[in-house]
Amino acid sequence: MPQDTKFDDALIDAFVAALRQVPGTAAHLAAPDVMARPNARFDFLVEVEIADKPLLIVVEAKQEAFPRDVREAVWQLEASAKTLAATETRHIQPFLIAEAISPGARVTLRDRGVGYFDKSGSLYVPAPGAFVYVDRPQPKGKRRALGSLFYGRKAQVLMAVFERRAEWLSVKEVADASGVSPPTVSQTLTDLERREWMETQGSGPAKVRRLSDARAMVNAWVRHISEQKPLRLRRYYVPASGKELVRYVAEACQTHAVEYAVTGEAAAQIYSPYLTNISQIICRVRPDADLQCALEMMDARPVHEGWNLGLHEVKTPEDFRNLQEIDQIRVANPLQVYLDLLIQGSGRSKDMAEHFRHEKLGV
DNA sequence: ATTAGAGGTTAGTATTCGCC
DNA sequence: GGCGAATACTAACCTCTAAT
Repeated sequence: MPQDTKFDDALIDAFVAALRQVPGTAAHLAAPDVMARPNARFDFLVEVEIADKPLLIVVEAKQEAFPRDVREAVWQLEASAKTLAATETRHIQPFLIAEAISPGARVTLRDRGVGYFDKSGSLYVPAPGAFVYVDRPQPKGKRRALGSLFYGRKAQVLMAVFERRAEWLSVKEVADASGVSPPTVSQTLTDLERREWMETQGSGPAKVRRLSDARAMVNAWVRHISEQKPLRLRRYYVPASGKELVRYVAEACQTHAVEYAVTGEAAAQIYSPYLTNISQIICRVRPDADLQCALEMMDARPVHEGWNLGLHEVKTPEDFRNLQEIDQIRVANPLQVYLDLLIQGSGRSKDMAEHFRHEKLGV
Protein backbone atom coordinates (compact mmCIF):
# COMPACT_ATOMS: atom_id res chain seq x y z
CA MET A 1 0.00 0.00 0.00
CA PRO A 2 1.35 3.39 -0.92
CA GLN A 3 2.10 5.59 2.01
CA ASP A 4 1.48 9.25 1.47
CA THR A 5 4.20 10.64 3.63
CA LYS A 6 5.91 13.83 2.63
CA PHE A 7 9.27 12.11 2.63
CA ASP A 8 8.19 9.42 0.21
CA ASP A 9 6.63 11.98 -2.07
CA ALA A 10 9.81 13.98 -2.48
CA LEU A 11 11.81 10.85 -3.13
CA ILE A 12 9.46 9.32 -5.66
CA ASP A 13 9.16 12.64 -7.49
CA ALA A 14 12.92 12.85 -7.76
CA PHE A 15 12.99 9.29 -9.06
CA VAL A 16 10.41 9.91 -11.77
CA ALA A 17 12.21 13.09 -12.76
CA ALA A 18 15.47 11.16 -13.05
CA LEU A 19 13.85 8.58 -15.32
CA ARG A 20 12.58 11.35 -17.59
CA GLN A 21 16.14 12.61 -17.95
CA VAL A 22 17.03 9.40 -19.75
CA PRO A 23 16.77 10.07 -23.51
CA GLY A 24 13.77 8.52 -25.21
CA THR A 25 11.96 7.87 -21.98
CA ALA A 26 8.53 8.78 -20.69
CA ALA A 27 7.64 8.10 -17.09
CA HIS A 28 4.84 8.87 -14.70
CA LEU A 29 3.65 7.72 -11.35
CA ALA A 30 0.77 5.33 -11.79
CA ALA A 31 -2.65 6.65 -10.84
CA PRO A 32 -4.02 5.55 -7.47
CA ASP A 33 -6.53 3.16 -9.03
CA VAL A 34 -3.74 1.45 -10.99
CA MET A 35 -1.73 1.07 -7.80
CA ALA A 36 -4.67 -0.35 -5.88
CA ARG A 37 -3.74 -4.00 -6.04
CA PRO A 38 -4.87 -6.24 -3.29
CA ASN A 39 -2.31 -8.70 -1.97
CA ALA A 40 0.64 -6.84 -3.42
CA ARG A 41 2.79 -4.94 -0.99
CA PHE A 42 4.86 -2.25 -2.58
CA ASP A 43 5.26 1.48 -2.15
CA PHE A 44 4.68 2.76 -5.69
CA LEU A 45 4.15 1.78 -9.29
CA VAL A 46 5.71 3.82 -12.07
CA GLU A 47 4.64 3.46 -15.69
CA VAL A 48 7.54 3.92 -18.06
CA GLU A 49 8.25 3.75 -21.74
CA ILE A 50 11.86 3.28 -22.71
CA ALA A 51 12.71 3.07 -26.41
CA ASP A 52 9.04 2.45 -27.23
CA LYS A 53 8.84 -0.47 -24.87
CA PRO A 54 6.33 -0.25 -22.06
CA LEU A 55 7.58 -1.10 -18.63
CA LEU A 56 5.98 -1.28 -15.23
CA ILE A 57 8.29 -0.41 -12.37
CA VAL A 58 7.41 -1.68 -8.91
CA VAL A 59 9.06 0.44 -6.24
CA GLU A 60 10.09 -0.12 -2.65
CA ALA A 61 11.11 3.10 -0.88
CA LYS A 62 13.49 3.27 2.06
CA GLN A 63 15.30 5.88 4.04
CA GLU A 64 18.67 4.23 4.07
CA ALA A 65 19.66 1.00 2.42
CA PHE A 66 22.35 -1.31 3.68
CA PRO A 67 22.92 -4.84 2.38
CA ARG A 68 20.70 -6.36 5.00
CA ASP A 69 17.82 -3.96 4.31
CA VAL A 70 18.27 -4.65 0.63
CA ARG A 71 17.93 -8.40 0.98
CA GLU A 72 14.61 -8.00 2.75
CA ALA A 73 13.43 -5.48 0.19
CA VAL A 74 14.46 -7.69 -2.74
CA TRP A 75 12.50 -10.58 -1.31
CA GLN A 76 9.49 -8.33 -0.90
CA LEU A 77 9.86 -6.90 -4.39
CA GLU A 78 10.16 -10.27 -6.05
CA ALA A 79 6.98 -11.39 -4.35
CA SER A 80 5.19 -8.24 -5.50
CA ALA A 81 6.47 -8.61 -9.05
CA LYS A 82 5.22 -12.17 -9.15
CA THR A 83 1.76 -11.16 -7.97
CA LEU A 84 1.61 -8.33 -10.49
CA ALA A 85 2.76 -10.54 -13.34
CA ALA A 86 -0.45 -12.55 -13.09
CA THR A 87 -2.47 -9.61 -14.41
CA GLU A 88 0.12 -7.73 -16.42
CA THR A 89 1.40 -7.99 -19.96
CA ARG A 90 4.12 -5.38 -19.53
CA HIS A 91 7.56 -6.29 -18.36
CA ILE A 92 7.82 -5.75 -14.63
CA GLN A 93 10.96 -4.24 -13.21
CA PRO A 94 11.59 -4.24 -9.46
CA PHE A 95 13.21 -1.10 -8.08
CA LEU A 96 14.54 0.17 -4.79
CA ILE A 97 14.72 3.87 -4.09
CA ALA A 98 16.21 5.47 -0.99
CA GLU A 99 17.70 8.65 0.35
CA ALA A 100 21.04 6.87 0.43
CA ILE A 101 22.19 3.44 -0.70
CA SER A 102 25.47 2.09 0.62
CA PRO A 103 28.07 0.78 -1.83
CA GLY A 104 27.63 -2.81 -0.68
CA ALA A 105 23.88 -2.53 -1.08
CA ARG A 106 24.33 -1.30 -4.63
CA VAL A 107 26.36 -4.36 -5.52
CA THR A 108 23.67 -6.65 -4.13
CA LEU A 109 20.99 -4.87 -6.11
CA ARG A 110 22.93 -5.10 -9.36
CA ASP A 111 23.55 -8.79 -8.74
CA ARG A 112 19.87 -9.42 -8.25
CA GLY A 113 18.83 -7.41 -11.28
CA VAL A 114 16.94 -4.89 -9.19
CA GLY A 115 17.06 -1.28 -10.32
CA TYR A 116 17.90 1.45 -7.86
CA PHE A 117 17.90 5.18 -7.40
CA ASP A 118 19.04 7.42 -4.59
CA LYS A 119 19.17 11.10 -3.81
CA SER A 120 22.74 11.42 -5.06
CA GLY A 121 21.37 10.83 -8.54
CA SER A 122 22.68 7.30 -8.85
CA LEU A 123 20.44 5.42 -11.20
CA TYR A 124 20.55 1.81 -12.30
CA VAL A 125 17.98 0.51 -14.74
CA PRO A 126 18.60 -3.09 -15.80
CA ALA A 127 15.53 -3.38 -18.08
CA PRO A 128 15.95 -5.47 -21.24
CA GLY A 129 17.04 -3.36 -24.18
CA ALA A 130 17.44 -0.26 -22.04
CA PHE A 131 20.40 -0.39 -19.76
CA VAL A 132 21.12 2.74 -17.73
CA TYR A 133 23.84 2.99 -15.15
CA VAL A 134 24.80 6.20 -13.39
CA ASP A 135 26.93 5.82 -10.30
CA ARG A 136 27.43 8.76 -8.00
CA PRO A 137 28.93 8.97 -4.55
CA GLN A 138 26.54 9.12 -1.64
CA PRO A 139 24.84 12.45 -1.00
CA LYS A 140 26.76 14.89 1.13
CA GLY A 141 24.42 14.90 4.09
CA LYS A 142 24.02 11.15 4.10
CA ARG A 143 27.66 10.47 3.60
CA ARG A 144 28.15 12.00 6.98
CA ALA A 145 25.32 9.94 8.35
CA LEU A 146 26.82 6.77 6.93
CA GLY A 147 30.32 7.72 7.90
CA SER A 148 29.42 9.00 11.32
CA LEU A 149 30.16 5.56 12.72
CA PHE A 150 33.78 6.58 12.68
CA TYR A 151 33.42 9.69 14.76
CA GLY A 152 33.29 10.32 18.47
CA ARG A 153 31.64 7.84 20.76
CA LYS A 154 30.77 5.39 18.05
CA ALA A 155 34.38 5.21 17.00
CA GLN A 156 35.22 4.29 20.58
CA VAL A 157 32.68 1.51 20.44
CA LEU A 158 34.25 0.22 17.24
CA MET A 159 37.69 0.28 18.81
CA ALA A 160 36.45 -1.71 21.78
CA VAL A 161 34.67 -4.24 19.61
CA PHE A 162 37.71 -4.63 17.41
CA GLU A 163 39.98 -5.10 20.40
CA ARG A 164 37.90 -8.07 21.51
CA ARG A 165 36.82 -9.24 18.12
CA ALA A 166 37.15 -12.92 18.95
CA GLU A 167 34.60 -12.73 21.77
CA TRP A 168 30.86 -12.75 22.00
CA LEU A 169 29.96 -9.48 23.69
CA SER A 170 26.89 -8.02 25.31
CA VAL A 171 25.98 -4.37 25.07
CA LYS A 172 26.84 -3.93 28.71
CA GLU A 173 30.30 -5.38 28.30
CA VAL A 174 31.06 -3.11 25.37
CA ALA A 175 29.68 -0.12 27.27
CA ASP A 176 31.94 -0.88 30.23
CA ALA A 177 34.96 -1.44 28.04
CA SER A 178 34.51 1.68 25.96
CA GLY A 179 33.10 4.14 28.49
CA VAL A 180 30.12 4.79 26.23
CA SER A 181 26.53 4.65 27.46
CA PRO A 182 24.58 1.43 26.75
CA PRO A 183 22.05 3.13 24.44
CA THR A 184 24.76 4.52 22.21
CA VAL A 185 26.52 1.16 22.20
CA SER A 186 23.28 -0.57 21.32
CA GLN A 187 22.66 1.78 18.42
CA THR A 188 26.17 1.42 17.15
CA LEU A 189 26.11 -2.36 17.30
CA THR A 190 22.75 -2.45 15.54
CA ASP A 191 24.32 -0.34 12.85
CA LEU A 192 27.19 -2.80 12.54
CA GLU A 193 24.67 -5.60 12.21
CA ARG A 194 22.90 -3.84 9.37
CA ARG A 195 26.19 -3.61 7.56
CA GLU A 196 26.72 -7.30 8.29
CA TRP A 197 29.99 -6.77 10.06
CA MET A 198 28.55 -8.31 13.22
CA GLU A 199 26.66 -11.46 13.94
CA THR A 200 24.11 -11.89 16.68
CA GLN A 201 23.09 -14.68 19.00
CA GLY A 202 20.17 -14.81 21.40
CA SER A 203 17.80 -12.00 22.20
CA GLY A 204 16.69 -9.80 25.07
CA PRO A 205 19.13 -9.72 27.95
CA ALA A 206 20.84 -12.83 26.58
CA LYS A 207 21.75 -11.09 23.35
CA VAL A 208 25.40 -11.24 22.40
CA ARG A 209 27.21 -10.12 19.32
CA ARG A 210 30.54 -10.73 17.70
CA LEU A 211 32.50 -8.91 15.07
CA SER A 212 32.28 -11.29 12.14
CA ASP A 213 33.87 -9.20 9.43
CA ALA A 214 36.60 -7.12 10.98
CA ARG A 215 38.25 -6.78 7.60
CA ALA A 216 35.24 -5.08 6.06
CA MET A 217 34.93 -2.78 9.03
CA VAL A 218 38.56 -1.74 8.86
CA ASN A 219 38.34 -1.27 5.11
CA ALA A 220 35.35 1.01 5.49
CA TRP A 221 37.16 2.95 8.16
CA VAL A 222 40.17 3.34 5.90
CA ARG A 223 37.92 4.57 3.11
CA HIS A 224 36.46 7.08 5.51
CA ILE A 225 39.89 8.20 6.65
CA SER A 226 41.01 8.77 3.09
CA GLU A 227 38.26 11.35 2.72
CA GLN A 228 39.41 13.20 5.82
CA LYS A 229 41.84 16.03 5.92
CA PRO A 230 45.25 15.06 7.30
CA LEU A 231 45.77 15.57 11.01
CA ARG A 232 46.63 19.04 12.13
CA LEU A 233 49.73 18.67 14.21
CA ARG A 234 51.43 21.06 16.55
CA ARG A 235 55.07 20.69 15.70
CA TYR A 236 57.99 20.93 18.05
CA TYR A 237 61.66 20.29 18.12
CA VAL A 238 62.98 18.42 21.12
CA PRO A 239 66.73 18.02 21.58
CA ALA A 240 66.76 14.24 21.53
CA SER A 241 66.28 11.46 19.00
CA GLY A 242 65.20 7.88 18.51
CA LYS A 243 64.30 5.82 21.54
CA GLU A 244 65.62 8.49 23.82
CA LEU A 245 63.13 10.94 22.42
CA VAL A 246 60.21 8.62 23.06
CA ARG A 247 61.32 8.01 26.61
CA TYR A 248 61.87 11.69 27.13
CA VAL A 249 58.33 12.54 26.08
CA ALA A 250 56.87 9.74 28.15
CA GLU A 251 58.67 10.88 31.26
CA ALA A 252 57.69 14.51 30.87
CA CYS A 253 54.03 13.59 30.42
CA GLN A 254 54.11 11.16 33.30
CA THR A 255 55.66 13.74 35.61
CA HIS A 256 53.05 16.35 34.83
CA ALA A 257 50.14 13.95 34.64
CA VAL A 258 49.44 14.73 31.01
CA GLU A 259 47.33 12.13 29.26
CA TYR A 260 49.10 11.02 26.12
CA ALA A 261 49.44 8.14 23.74
CA VAL A 262 52.22 7.55 21.27
CA THR A 263 50.86 6.78 17.83
CA GLY A 264 51.96 6.71 14.19
CA GLU A 265 55.34 5.38 13.14
CA ALA A 266 56.89 5.40 16.57
CA ALA A 267 54.02 3.36 17.98
CA ALA A 268 54.06 0.93 15.09
CA GLN A 269 57.75 0.53 15.72
CA ILE A 270 57.11 -0.39 19.33
CA TYR A 271 54.52 -3.00 18.41
CA SER A 272 56.24 -4.43 15.42
CA PRO A 273 59.74 -3.35 14.42
CA TYR A 274 59.88 -2.44 10.78
CA LEU A 275 62.02 0.58 10.22
CA THR A 276 65.36 0.92 11.86
CA ASN A 277 65.10 4.56 12.66
CA ILE A 278 62.21 6.79 13.56
CA SER A 279 63.02 10.46 13.33
CA GLN A 280 59.64 11.91 14.24
CA ILE A 281 57.17 10.87 16.87
CA ILE A 282 53.50 11.69 17.03
CA CYS A 283 51.42 11.74 20.18
CA ARG A 284 47.78 12.18 20.95
CA VAL A 285 47.54 14.45 23.96
CA ARG A 286 44.94 16.07 26.13
CA PRO A 287 45.48 19.81 25.92
CA ASP A 288 45.47 21.23 29.42
CA ALA A 289 47.58 23.55 31.48
CA ASP A 290 50.03 20.85 32.48
CA LEU A 291 50.87 20.11 28.89
CA GLN A 292 52.78 23.37 28.74
CA CYS A 293 54.82 22.33 31.77
CA ALA A 294 55.59 19.00 30.18
CA LEU A 295 56.74 20.69 26.99
CA GLU A 296 59.00 22.99 28.98
CA MET A 297 60.45 20.05 30.84
CA MET A 298 61.49 18.37 27.61
CA ASP A 299 62.77 21.62 26.15
CA ALA A 300 60.33 21.50 23.25
CA ARG A 301 60.37 24.48 20.91
CA PRO A 302 57.56 25.14 18.45
CA VAL A 303 58.93 24.96 14.91
CA HIS A 304 57.65 24.77 11.35
CA GLU A 305 60.55 22.94 9.76
CA GLY A 306 62.65 20.16 11.16
CA TRP A 307 60.17 18.97 13.77
CA ASN A 308 60.58 15.71 15.62
CA LEU A 309 57.58 15.83 17.93
CA GLY A 310 54.06 16.25 16.57
CA LEU A 311 51.11 16.64 18.91
CA HIS A 312 47.57 15.84 17.99
CA GLU A 313 45.17 17.36 20.48
CA VAL A 314 42.28 15.21 21.57
CA LYS A 315 39.53 16.63 23.71
CA THR A 316 37.73 13.59 25.05
CA PRO A 317 39.32 11.73 27.96
CA GLU A 318 37.76 8.47 26.76
CA ASP A 319 40.11 8.48 23.84
CA PHE A 320 42.81 7.40 26.22
CA ARG A 321 40.80 4.56 27.59
CA ASN A 322 42.07 1.61 25.68
CA LEU A 323 45.68 2.39 25.20
CA GLN A 324 48.41 0.00 26.17
CA GLU A 325 51.41 0.53 28.33
CA ILE A 326 54.51 -1.08 26.90
CA ASP A 327 57.78 -0.68 28.67
CA GLN A 328 56.36 2.28 30.60
CA ILE A 329 55.39 4.04 27.42
CA ARG A 330 51.72 4.58 26.69
CA VAL A 331 50.93 3.53 23.19
CA ALA A 332 47.65 4.01 21.32
CA ASN A 333 45.81 0.81 20.55
CA PRO A 334 46.89 -0.96 17.37
CA LEU A 335 43.87 -0.04 15.28
CA GLN A 336 44.30 3.61 16.18
CA VAL A 337 47.96 3.42 15.27
CA TYR A 338 47.13 1.91 11.91
CA LEU A 339 44.58 4.62 11.14
CA ASP A 340 46.92 7.36 12.26
CA LEU A 341 49.61 5.99 9.98
CA LEU A 342 47.23 6.25 7.07
CA ILE A 343 46.00 9.71 7.88
CA GLN A 344 49.57 10.97 7.99
CA GLY A 345 49.63 10.00 4.40
CA SER A 346 53.32 10.06 3.56
CA GLY A 347 54.55 7.26 1.32
CA ARG A 348 56.65 5.76 4.02
CA SER A 349 53.79 5.74 6.53
CA LYS A 350 51.56 4.00 4.02
CA ASP A 351 54.05 1.19 3.47
CA MET A 352 54.47 0.91 7.17
CA ALA A 353 50.71 0.89 7.67
CA GLU A 354 50.29 -2.09 5.36
CA HIS A 355 53.07 -3.99 7.04
CA PHE A 356 51.59 -3.15 10.42
CA ARG A 357 48.12 -4.21 9.42
CA HIS A 358 49.38 -7.54 8.24
CA GLU A 359 51.65 -8.20 11.19
CA LYS A 360 49.73 -6.80 14.09
CA LEU A 361 46.08 -6.46 13.17
CA GLY A 362 45.89 -9.59 11.07
CA VAL A 363 42.85 -8.54 9.05
C1' DA B 1 2.61 -20.16 35.89
C1' DT B 2 3.90 -15.87 37.71
C1' DT B 3 6.89 -12.33 38.64
C1' DA B 4 11.14 -9.87 39.60
C1' DG B 5 15.13 -8.29 37.77
C1' DA B 6 18.64 -7.64 34.39
C1' DG B 7 19.60 -6.10 30.00
C1' DG B 8 18.35 -4.02 25.34
C1' DT B 9 16.05 -0.63 22.69
C1' DT B 10 13.47 3.59 21.60
C1' DA B 11 11.99 8.38 22.13
C1' DG B 12 12.87 12.69 23.60
C1' DT B 13 16.04 16.20 25.20
C1' DA B 14 20.08 18.92 26.26
C1' DT B 15 24.41 20.01 24.88
C1' DT B 16 27.92 20.70 21.65
C1' DC B 17 29.80 21.89 17.30
C1' DG B 18 30.28 23.99 12.98
C1' DC B 19 29.00 27.49 10.05
C1' DC B 20 27.51 32.02 8.75
C1' DG C 1 27.72 35.85 18.53
C1' DG C 2 23.60 33.53 16.84
C1' DC C 3 21.54 29.90 14.40
C1' DG C 4 20.75 25.16 12.96
C1' DA C 5 22.13 20.56 12.91
C1' DA C 6 24.34 16.65 14.81
C1' DT C 7 25.34 13.87 18.77
C1' DA C 8 25.13 11.38 22.99
C1' DC C 9 22.78 11.14 27.08
C1' DT C 10 18.64 10.37 30.44
C1' DA C 11 14.46 8.33 31.13
C1' DA C 12 10.91 5.39 29.89
C1' DC C 13 9.73 1.26 27.80
C1' DC C 14 10.08 -3.46 26.23
C1' DT C 15 11.86 -8.29 26.21
C1' DC C 16 13.71 -12.26 27.94
C1' DT C 17 15.48 -15.40 31.72
C1' DA C 18 15.27 -17.59 35.83
C1' DA C 19 13.71 -18.27 40.39
C1' DT C 20 9.94 -19.37 43.27
